[in-house]
Amino acid sequence: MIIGELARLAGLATSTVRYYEEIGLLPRAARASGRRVYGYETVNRLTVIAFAKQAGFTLAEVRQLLDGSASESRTGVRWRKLAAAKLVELEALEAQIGTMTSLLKEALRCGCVDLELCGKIVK
Amino acid sequence: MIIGELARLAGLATSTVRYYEEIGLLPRAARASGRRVYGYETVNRLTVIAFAKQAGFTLAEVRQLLDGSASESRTGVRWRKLAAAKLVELEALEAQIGTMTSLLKEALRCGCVDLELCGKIVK
DNA sequence: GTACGACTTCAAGTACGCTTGAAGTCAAGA
DNA sequence: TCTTGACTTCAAGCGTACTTGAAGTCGTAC
Repeated sequence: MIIGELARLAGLATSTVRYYEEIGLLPRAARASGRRVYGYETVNRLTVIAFAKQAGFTLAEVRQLLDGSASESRTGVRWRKLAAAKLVELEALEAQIGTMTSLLKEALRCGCVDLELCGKIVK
Repeated sequence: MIIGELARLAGLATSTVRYYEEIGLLPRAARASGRRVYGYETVNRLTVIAFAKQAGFTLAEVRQLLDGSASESRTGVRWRKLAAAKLVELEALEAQIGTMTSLLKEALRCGCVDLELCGKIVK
């Protein structure tokens, strides 16, 4: 499989696939007359990457997640630790959004016309 | 008041205040022998900016919020519309975080060792 | 008068996740 | 053979919100 087909299967741009290789998210692909050649396992890897992105991991974190070097990676402890930490992050984010929402609602409840004169903000 | 004092009062770096002027968030300050001179109203403006940022507005949106040109700005309708729209955005964001959390929890519930072989992700 | 800190402008750098462009190579179809 | 489209590398650009650096000016204290 060449990059175009891989990208189609994964729903990505070819430039993205190259970028992932460049930042070490994908192992350097073998080349056949200069072109990258892939097996189906790379589709799986891209699926996992997409999943992790959706779950809120940055690409650098995804690299950690997929990194197979440590002993923990053989037991599945590694990614579980990272996932648990991300859950905590998400909780914090949720709380922050709650705060933003409260702030907005409070301002909306104020009858002021000009934000710069709003007693709930400027005090 | 000169930039250093304003920045101290607002809890910002002087570079940030200059940046805000550059992008039009603050009106261009008058200069006295080359230096920016401010009145206290600028502190209020920076307070509103900080509030809006906390509430999730981008700086470009804050500019909209503070923009006094339209007729709506005299009635307070303008910022209320923007705030209501932001509330909707925040709801969407919250939902997305809920999705991320579910994804993570589901993966954690799976007994798999290798994410690339996890049936809940790769399928 | 000189040292010092705070100020000035302008340009470039940072992080993140890509995309875009230039210039060139390769394989398949007409 | 020639065209076409997909590929290659390498470098630079985008958006957001700033920060940093260079090179120079200003005001105050000594």
